[in-house]
Amino acid sequence: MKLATWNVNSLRVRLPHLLDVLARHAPDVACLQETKCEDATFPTAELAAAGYHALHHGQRTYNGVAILTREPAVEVCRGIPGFIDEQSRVLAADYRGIRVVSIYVPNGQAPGSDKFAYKLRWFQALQGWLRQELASSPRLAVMGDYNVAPEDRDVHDPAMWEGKVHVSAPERAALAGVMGLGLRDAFRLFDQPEGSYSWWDYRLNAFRRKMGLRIDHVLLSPALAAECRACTIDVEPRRLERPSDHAPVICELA
DNA sequence: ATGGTAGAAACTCTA
Repeated sequence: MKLATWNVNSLRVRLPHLLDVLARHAPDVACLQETKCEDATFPTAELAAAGYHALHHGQRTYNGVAILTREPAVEVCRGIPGFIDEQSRVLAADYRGIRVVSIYVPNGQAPGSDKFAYKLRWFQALQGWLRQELASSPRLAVMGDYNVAPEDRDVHDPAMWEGKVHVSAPERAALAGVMGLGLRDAFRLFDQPEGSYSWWDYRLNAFRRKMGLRIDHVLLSPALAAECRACTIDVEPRRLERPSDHAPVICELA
């Protein structure tokens, strides 16, 4: 079983890149973030032609999450139950005995801002919900754009980023709270190259200069972590013309 | 330069 997650930053624009990623990796499950489209304009037919069923929790202009699967998924849940949120950031479904969650954590803008407070509130709601999900679904994979770099080794220049959004102590504590439920960072189950990142700012030639952050994660429950065989970041799509600013994360289970 | 690029959409917001 192979899982993938990718913040595509507009599914319409990135569809050719996505089809290439699906063809090269052939994941059984692909979680997408920032589809930036409504259900009505979701490219259902193109993805079906590539061999994928799609679930979408979309909205106009911003946000939007999807789950692609080889066969239809069931027990679909849109949003965090009990948490009122106008922004489409969470989609969950059962597929082949795995509870799959595609998440797009709020960016947070800057510490001290209203958006930052929303990010921390959102994390609290996520943690409360995932505690319940773990209890009912021991085979749980929560994957997506967390907008938090867990450790300094996930940051190209920790001194420059200290206290900044994606790296600040409150955000790291919020992510640690989620991981404290027992979820493992699949990427860190294995030896990885130094300077492994999943996002590079479009500005200042950040990708070429290797100025990135690792903010996209596959978190696995203990049962799935025990079956995890590999987890890698595919930077190739970031090299293409008109790339997403994020790279896909690929995770292989036994 | 309180910067810079990209996407969606509308002439601004979000990231």
